[in-house]
Amino acid sequence: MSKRYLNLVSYFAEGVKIVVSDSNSRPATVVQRATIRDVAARAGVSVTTASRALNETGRMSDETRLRVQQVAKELDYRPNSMARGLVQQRSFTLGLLTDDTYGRFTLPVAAGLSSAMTDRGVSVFLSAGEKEPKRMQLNLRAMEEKRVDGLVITGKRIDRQLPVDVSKLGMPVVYVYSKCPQGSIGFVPDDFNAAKNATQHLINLGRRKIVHITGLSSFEAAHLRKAGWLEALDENGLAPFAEAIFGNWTEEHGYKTAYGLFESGADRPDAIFCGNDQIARGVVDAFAHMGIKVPDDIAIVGFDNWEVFAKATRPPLTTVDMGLTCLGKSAGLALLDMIEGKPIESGLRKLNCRLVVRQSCGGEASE
Amino acid sequence: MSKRYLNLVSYFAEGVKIVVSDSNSRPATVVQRATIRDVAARAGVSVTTASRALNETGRMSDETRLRVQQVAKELDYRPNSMARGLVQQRSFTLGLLTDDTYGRFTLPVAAGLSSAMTDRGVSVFLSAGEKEPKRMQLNLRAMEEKRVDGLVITGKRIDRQLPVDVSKLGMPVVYVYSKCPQGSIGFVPDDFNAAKNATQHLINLGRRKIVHITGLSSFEAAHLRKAGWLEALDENGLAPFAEAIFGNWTEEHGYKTAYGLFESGADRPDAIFCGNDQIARGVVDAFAHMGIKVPDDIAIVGFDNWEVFAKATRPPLTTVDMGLTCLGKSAGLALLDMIEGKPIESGLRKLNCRLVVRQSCGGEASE
DNA sequence: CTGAAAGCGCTTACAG
DNA sequence: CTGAAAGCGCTTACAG
Repeated sequence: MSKRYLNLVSYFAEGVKIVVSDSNSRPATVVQRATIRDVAARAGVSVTTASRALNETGRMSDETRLRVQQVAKELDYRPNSMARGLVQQRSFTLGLLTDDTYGRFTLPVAAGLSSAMTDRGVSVFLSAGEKEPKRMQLNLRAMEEKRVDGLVITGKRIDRQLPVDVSKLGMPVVYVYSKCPQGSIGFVPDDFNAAKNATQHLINLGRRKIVHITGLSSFEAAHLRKAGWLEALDENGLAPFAEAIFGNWTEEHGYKTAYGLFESGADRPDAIFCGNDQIARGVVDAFAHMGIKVPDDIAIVGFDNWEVFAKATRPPLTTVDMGLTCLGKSAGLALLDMIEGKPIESGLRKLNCRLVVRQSCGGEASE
Repeated sequence: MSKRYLNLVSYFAEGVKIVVSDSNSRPATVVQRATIRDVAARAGVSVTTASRALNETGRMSDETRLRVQQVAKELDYRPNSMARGLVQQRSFTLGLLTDDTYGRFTLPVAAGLSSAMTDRGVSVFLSAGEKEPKRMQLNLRAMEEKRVDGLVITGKRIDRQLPVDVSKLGMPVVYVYSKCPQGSIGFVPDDFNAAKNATQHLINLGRRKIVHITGLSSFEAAHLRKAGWLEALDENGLAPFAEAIFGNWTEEHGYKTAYGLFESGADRPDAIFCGNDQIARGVVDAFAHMGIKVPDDIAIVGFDNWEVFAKATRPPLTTVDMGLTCLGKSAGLALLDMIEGKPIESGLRKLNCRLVVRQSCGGEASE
């Protein structure tokens, strides 16, 4: 019972053939799809013509094209993209590599990428949850064998590379929210300007004594945000009320620091720009305990727009949205351009962030 | 300049050929990989033998096998899995479909799945971030064309189905953290027993007046957890201190409910089992404001082990870990069994959860 | 133990 | 406008 023969078995409703396998390593019941030969035969044309009709290429009478497409629909035809990929030397497939086991950054990026790629008919392989470099390399190899057309590499901070060797990969690579090697293409949020705008927002609301509480000084993002904060102050002729305060990216850091700031009876700030939403949450909680009113006594801005924090904080946080979804989408589109051989400049793209205004600064509140 | 000819162009260092394309829709510079023909030729064997040597099948002298494998390494050979897939009628590829835009549940599931599949040489396509059913269907279709061997469908609650028609898909499907249709295979956490164990934990610590504050009553999970709570009480001859309190799955619900519970000077509970970590966080915050000590005055258990909440709460939450990563892994392995035609029983699998003990209940604390 | 040949399901020069 | 044929890179009966 050859496969060729199986292909000729009578059709069921939607052109799907049910077949009993003779091999014991195969499913007992397998659904055999219609092939382009089936479509061509039933439409009374050659395979060549069927292919052209289905792909909207070549010239032919509308009648023929429509008939072929109609038959394809009747048979519930699905072109086999492995066959197509083999001849076109293109798999219409991308790989997404990440070391973010937590998902905080990866999922929005993945969603933006996946969604944009769907529109262009390309699918994306996910490699997540690998902690050891060897396993990550294994995954990369699997993607090579799958002949992905390109790779997007994403991480959990903009100043670290993934532990994979991508140098002699022979396929286009794009970096997102990850360190981007010289000569490559990368996408990151514009931390500097986001911080500057957030600070300017506070200044516009009349705040003058603006403190910056942020995360670990080993993170480049922390320094960029600090620089943006300083720049906004400077442009407005303001001196920093205090040095930027580095620490963990945690609620606890925000909480304790805010407490310390107000315990000393000294001069008090009227606003705090925080390096992330968790710190901001800690800060707000501290003030709640101390009976200090947000935003009346002090205004707070966060960073990340991690909604589960930003919205749960009382009052809800005004915070910077890094646009990770958009980052994923942009990276995918750039990758597609590279794959198609379009000329594209190397370097780091810093994409605009958006300040989401809620209630923690007073002024107008959008939510 | 035919492709065949390109294949014969001289080798670079690792057997990679750099080639200038003559077609304007192709990359200007493309890296051409070595094929099995190249390996066979260089090893002085037939393609058949090369294939068998590489796949560890057939009988041949160790010398031959090793020589072929050595050559493959020299040429940096990567088998083209599209070609292999075409002949084996198997893509070694899975699809992961989700409607969880938030990523709370999906990423752990995806990581567990992806990681387990890597070990078996299968890759997983991710479809995330689609809100409209039409777009999700589009994605599903793309996966059909990619000839995925199977599909895992995951969501954000166990009592809802995704808006896709999977009935006449003709490929194995497994459900994870999602409603599982009659006759299908599904994996969910064992909410009932997890809740029962969590409650038993409180009882073992000497608590007797245990309140249950949980999420929306429209969620099946809420009812299962409530039932587990009741069962544990019943087994210990305890009556519920109060009716289960449904509400939103939010901090605010926990906060307000906890406040209400203690404002009335009436009899007070000595423990609260919460339907998720956000509620628990709200509860703990309320007690902090009221000067009620956790765990001394009252013990708290959460649900989800969402670390960014559970660990940030003061004191850190004792909470149920649903084992989503394990769920993803188990689903993948089951799917592989189905794909390989192994007999497998339909129905819902309820996987064990794990109580993670921190400080919010007193007693021994592991972290 | 080893290899020539057919075939997986497509696309695409090439020829009519 | 249409089709026969070659070929993408593999695996696997089948035959020696």
